[in-house]
Amino acid sequence: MRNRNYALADQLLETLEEQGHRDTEPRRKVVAAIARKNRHFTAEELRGDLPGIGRATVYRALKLLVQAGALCRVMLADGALHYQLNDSAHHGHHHHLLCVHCGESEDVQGCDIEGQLHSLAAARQFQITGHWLEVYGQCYNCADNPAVPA
Amino acid sequence: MRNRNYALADQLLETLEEQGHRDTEPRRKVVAAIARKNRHFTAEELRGDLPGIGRATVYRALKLLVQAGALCRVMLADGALHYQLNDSAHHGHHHHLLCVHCGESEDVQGCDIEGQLHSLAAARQFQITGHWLEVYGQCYNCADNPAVPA
DNA sequence: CCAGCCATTGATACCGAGTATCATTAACGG
DNA sequence: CCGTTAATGATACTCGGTATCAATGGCTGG
Repeated sequence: MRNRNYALADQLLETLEEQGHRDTEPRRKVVAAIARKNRHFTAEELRGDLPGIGRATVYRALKLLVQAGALCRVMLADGALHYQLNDSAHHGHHHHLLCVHCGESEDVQGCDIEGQLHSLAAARQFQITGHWLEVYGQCYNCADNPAVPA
Repeated sequence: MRNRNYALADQLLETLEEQGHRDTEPRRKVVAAIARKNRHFTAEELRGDLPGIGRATVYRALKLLVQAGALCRVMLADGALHYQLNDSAHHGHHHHLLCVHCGESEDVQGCDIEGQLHSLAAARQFQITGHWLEVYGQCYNCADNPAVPA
């Protein structure tokens, strides 16, 4: 577990270095804190894990990681924006199945709704360049135990 | 035009009254300002149209109208959250084709992606209760004139 | 029609998320 | 090892929205 997290943190740092960003102490701490997260999180939550690190630094790191594709933004059902580590396999376009109950999220890879959207758009002569989709519901755990609060 | 807007404002007010909310002077002004909008708008834009009306009042009215289904929230490609009048015909579930160029939006009624999502979710024993979808691209106007700035 | 209840208002302060600025620090390449 | 330049962190600001609370004013029942 610890090893995996270290490896993940190093990987994140490496990703940043590949983009020409420097390897700095604060940055190491930020990616380490992110690597420790096993769920989506808010910027402020992360900041809470990093006393002594400047607010701007945390936000800057988040931005860089999102740009690099290592993190993605997740919109919860209540409109809150969270961040989530992208599986190395999921760096590309994907969506989330978000459990509104426990907050767990699952990635959905095979997104073939573009085709469907295109036929819709064609009638309106609208050229689709992208889309944003979040799916809400209950994961199989919470569907079994609907009484357990998040 | 003027008549239509007045009618629309009255309709919005009526919607609120149906939900048990009072018919107040500030509220009238807010719905009148909304009725005058022919595009999606931000809360602050709307507030700009309503000097003398308290900030909280504007936000409260927006919230009530969204709850009542008369307004919907639209997420632009840059992440900005806007509000948009729901056509009386579109009060239900629908999505938007958003032109990233001119900002125009078109409603999409026939959303049959649920079926597709369900088959995806079934494999994961995930029970879908809802989803959020925005589609970005260029409207037929802007596709013709890609050089014209928004 | 008036009193009173209670929703609503608006001022203010606060929050979360994020950006701008800028002097200081430190990474890293030559 | 030195200079360039990126990065830091403090601070202040923005934007969107909520909490609080005293004052106001719609509405209803008597």
